[in-house]
Amino acid sequence: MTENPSPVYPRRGTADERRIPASPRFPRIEDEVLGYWAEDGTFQASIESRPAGESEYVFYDGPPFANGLPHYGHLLTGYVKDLVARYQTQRGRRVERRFGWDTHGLPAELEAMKQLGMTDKAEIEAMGIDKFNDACRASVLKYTREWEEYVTRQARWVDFENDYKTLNVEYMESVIWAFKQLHEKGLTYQGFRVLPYCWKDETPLSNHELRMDDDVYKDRQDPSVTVAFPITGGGADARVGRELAGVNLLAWTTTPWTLPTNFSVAVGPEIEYVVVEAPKDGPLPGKHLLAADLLGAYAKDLGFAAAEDAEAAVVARYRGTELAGLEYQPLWGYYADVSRWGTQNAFRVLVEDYVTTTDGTGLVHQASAYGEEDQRSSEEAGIPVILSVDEGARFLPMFAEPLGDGTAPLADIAGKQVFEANRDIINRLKADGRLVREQSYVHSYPHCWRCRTPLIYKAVTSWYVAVTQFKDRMLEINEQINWIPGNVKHGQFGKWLEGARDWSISRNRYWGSPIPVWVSDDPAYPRTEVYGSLEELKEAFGDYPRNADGEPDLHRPWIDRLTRPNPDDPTGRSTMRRVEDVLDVWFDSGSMQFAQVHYPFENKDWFDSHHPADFIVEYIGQTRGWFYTMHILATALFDRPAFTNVISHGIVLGSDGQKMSKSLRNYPDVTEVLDRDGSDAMRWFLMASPILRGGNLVVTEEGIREGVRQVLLPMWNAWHFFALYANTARGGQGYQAKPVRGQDVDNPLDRYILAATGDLVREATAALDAYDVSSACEALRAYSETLTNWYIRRSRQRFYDEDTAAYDVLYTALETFTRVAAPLLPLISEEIWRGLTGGRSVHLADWPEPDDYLKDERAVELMELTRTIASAGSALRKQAGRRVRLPLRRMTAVVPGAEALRGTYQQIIADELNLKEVELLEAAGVDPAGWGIGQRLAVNARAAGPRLGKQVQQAIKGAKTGDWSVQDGVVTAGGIELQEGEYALETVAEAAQEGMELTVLPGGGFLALDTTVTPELEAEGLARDTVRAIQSVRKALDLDVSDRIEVEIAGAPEALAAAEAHAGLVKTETLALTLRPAESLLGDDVQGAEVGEGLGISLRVVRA
RNA sequence: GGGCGUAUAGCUCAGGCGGUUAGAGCGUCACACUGAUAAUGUGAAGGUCCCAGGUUCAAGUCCUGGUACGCCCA
Repeated sequence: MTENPSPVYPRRGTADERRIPASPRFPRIEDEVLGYWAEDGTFQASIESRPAGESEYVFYDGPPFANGLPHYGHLLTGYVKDLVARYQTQRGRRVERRFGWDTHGLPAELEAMKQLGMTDKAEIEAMGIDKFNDACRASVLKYTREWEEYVTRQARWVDFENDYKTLNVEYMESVIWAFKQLHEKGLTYQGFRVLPYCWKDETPLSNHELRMDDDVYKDRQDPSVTVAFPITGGGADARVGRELAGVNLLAWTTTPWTLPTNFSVAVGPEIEYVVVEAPKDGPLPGKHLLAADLLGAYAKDLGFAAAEDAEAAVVARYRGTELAGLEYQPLWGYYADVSRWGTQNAFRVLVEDYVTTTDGTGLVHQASAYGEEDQRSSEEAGIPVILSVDEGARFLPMFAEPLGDGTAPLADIAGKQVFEANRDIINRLKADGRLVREQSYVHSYPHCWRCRTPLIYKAVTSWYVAVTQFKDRMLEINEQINWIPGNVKHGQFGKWLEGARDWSISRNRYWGSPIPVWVSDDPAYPRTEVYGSLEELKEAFGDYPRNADGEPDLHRPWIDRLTRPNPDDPTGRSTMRRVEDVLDVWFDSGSMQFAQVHYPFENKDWFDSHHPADFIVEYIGQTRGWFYTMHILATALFDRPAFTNVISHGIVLGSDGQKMSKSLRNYPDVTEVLDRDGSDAMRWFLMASPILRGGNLVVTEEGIREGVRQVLLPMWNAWHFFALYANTARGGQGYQAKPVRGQDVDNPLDRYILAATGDLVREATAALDAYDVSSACEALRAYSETLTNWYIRRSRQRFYDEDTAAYDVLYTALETFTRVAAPLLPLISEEIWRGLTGGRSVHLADWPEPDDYLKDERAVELMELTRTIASAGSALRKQAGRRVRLPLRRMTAVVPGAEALRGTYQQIIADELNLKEVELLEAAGVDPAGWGIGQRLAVNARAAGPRLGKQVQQAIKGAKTGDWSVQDGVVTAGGIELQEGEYALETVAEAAQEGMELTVLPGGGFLALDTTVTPELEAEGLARDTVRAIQSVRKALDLDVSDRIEVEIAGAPEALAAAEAHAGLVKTETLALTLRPAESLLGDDVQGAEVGEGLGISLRVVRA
């Protein structure tokens, strides 16, 4: 081998021109490939080289939110997005990739408030909405540069130039268009929604604000009360109403302050309730109704001495469903005026699934304005939402006003904050004889994350999309979507759709797309207007909404400034004003499918033929987020899905299996990993993992290194090996390899690897077409193993011998491998592919066609059998305690179709196992018993069980203990005759002859290894040990592979004799010009070694 | 508090319709092999299949109850 000053390979390279390092630094190579792409414009070329139109592959970017730095979750989805797009491009599709920025919403506002040092909405109003929104805009675009760097470094190709931002006026125009469409279809309405509410800041909070800090939830002590409601009659079943008239419903609550607005009592449908007659001399004489399970807990309160006494006093039993519609006497008369309050359906028993018997009485007091369940169930029952407190959670003045009978039972609470009013209300209950029990109750209770005030739940007005109206259609359309993993379709997503509720889309905030609804400011002259475009606004208000720079802008406060006289008001005094709310940011995200192309104002034709998207990906939690809102809007607006294929992946966890946490530092730093192992290593680690099949993934450095070891290094080493020999061929001239199809190839190893290459293409294509990324990775991993640890290892000699057929085959294998690996290892594949072919980019190359490769199942099968025999033979050597360097006389392989292994396969086995002879015998012609191969009976319990019943256990026992026989073809085990199919006879190695080791092969047949060691074999073994010892010394001396040496050897006489007897072998193997025995060797340059069974030798090796 | 999900080797996870010796990868240990390779090969150790009942000839698998953890919603 001679160094070639101008080698053939790499033909093109980005890293370190003209040299292929044996130990590559992948991150450095990656950097250079990234630089090459930037310079070459490869990404643009990969899009432009594919035709537009029908063959476009439509991909939507997810909803990343840019006011934070990217993390592992983004990294993961980014890799999936990129690899699918690269794959489809190689398959000939044109894949436009626009980056999307989600910019609106509460997170942006909170970040801006933090930066401005604000804690509540009053401060925002004081500052001015325009200035506040400027701050929001700056905060959401703060990290765009970091994002770009991050995305570029992960080798993700995406268009930042032609991106979309939800804050652009075009985008927002499409959003209000969508709202108007929904409105015209009758799918929007205004209603109440119960939200956590901070009465100090006088603002509702979103549920997500409850998770703002860990200490939002704190234990709090509240009074819990049980109240008696006398039944007056009614009932879905009038008989029950009559029976129960006069009986007290005992209802429980932890919020006594909501009792003035008690409008219903809920019972659980399956819960058993009892009527119990309390002792006449007790605190609460009369009959009471409560859940049977909880009677004991109330026995004392009702005047019983013990639970058993209460049990004995039960006079009737009912199931919850029987109690539906029972009417009861309200606590106080404040809301008794039906014409004023609309309470004609109130003060009755409702049946609700959510009621349990873990606390209280099994009957729950409901106030429609102060609980989500309460509000929903009241709405279904036709009970209105009525607020009893003002913005500061103080009771309204009306409580001080006398009722029809001239009394004002709750006069004390008027103007009092709700928690302070609890005491007054409880005292009143006691005075009225309605209080059954009072108890303090410690529970985890949410507090305002800003001011630490305990929150209340309170109804606020909100706009809704009437999802329940078209829920069934959403379910039908879901059938057209291919979910990965498949169980999400009817599982998490399908179930979520089935339980879909109306979607609350308004937020009483500042930074978002506006709700394009204008209403009259005088209820006496009601009017509502909805606008769906800038032109409509201009027509109605005379101009576009314009910001400080005079640009059309749909943000607050500019849009709020559009007002006009109410045309329905003859007095001309009322004004049309926009409702203050902005849209939930999820409405923006769900609109990206059309808003990113400013549909329908632009790109109408394009959209009509390129929606739904072919593919999207996000984490599984988006079944309630992006996946859901996209699906709602696509169904409502277009009556079709928004996407046809979707991967919903699992969660990325820290190295300790917990959620990733910055403070715990329980995950490897992304930048560190990218700098040390590289992006391809990270990509491989994430893509090969179960996370894309819905599982969770623990991120560890070892896991990432594992990917480097499993594919990146083998791939690189194969390339390095190929180039090494191709460059030194023909006396240093080099050899340029050419692709082969393989039909005319006859070397079995060549046929094997070419056929395996075709199989790789087939498997990877099938996997990626099914979006089964981890299977594609597995196929690549298995192939790289075969290529390096079998094909190349077994073909080494042919490369030494300059067999150019082998060069061509390895070239073909590697070139194909890099094309298949390109989506999964885009950087390193690029470097190798360009080095091999001299082409512009592997990402511009077409995906390989499986039919271009040799198809030879027989060659694969025979080689697999060869590998099986080699590996079983290896185990035999271990069993016999015969090291591999010690040659053995013979191994006999008894297999079906043995003849086909003759020749190369036989040679490979002999070589692998260091055998003088491999004897092949046809299994059909050999009596296994003669070789000590016996049989074992296995009962097929599944087949025999149903027929034999209990006896099958006896037969199994017989088979296990050897109590079985075969006579005239009839198998009997444990005295039970078994029928055909109820048993299987398996071969098992039993008694090997002396000097023989036996093993049964997994696919049938067996091996017999002759373990006899003759002096000749022993000597050769020692000689080979000596070779190994000399090679170690060469390595230790850091000699070049082609350096010639001179060797002196001393030590055990048997070892010296063996070395001498096999001097030829020793010298050729070690490139030794001389091999001189010596009496003894001394000096610093002498190395000791051990050969055979503990024989010592000394060696002196010098360069010749 | 409600809904959904999970629980199998040290770790991550497979285990059709129930079938009798519960598997894989990684990790650990031993041995072998190695001049493209940061490797590789062979083997071993490692299990209360979360717990308690039940159904069945037979339960990791089905049923009931419980426990722990996760996600979503309150």
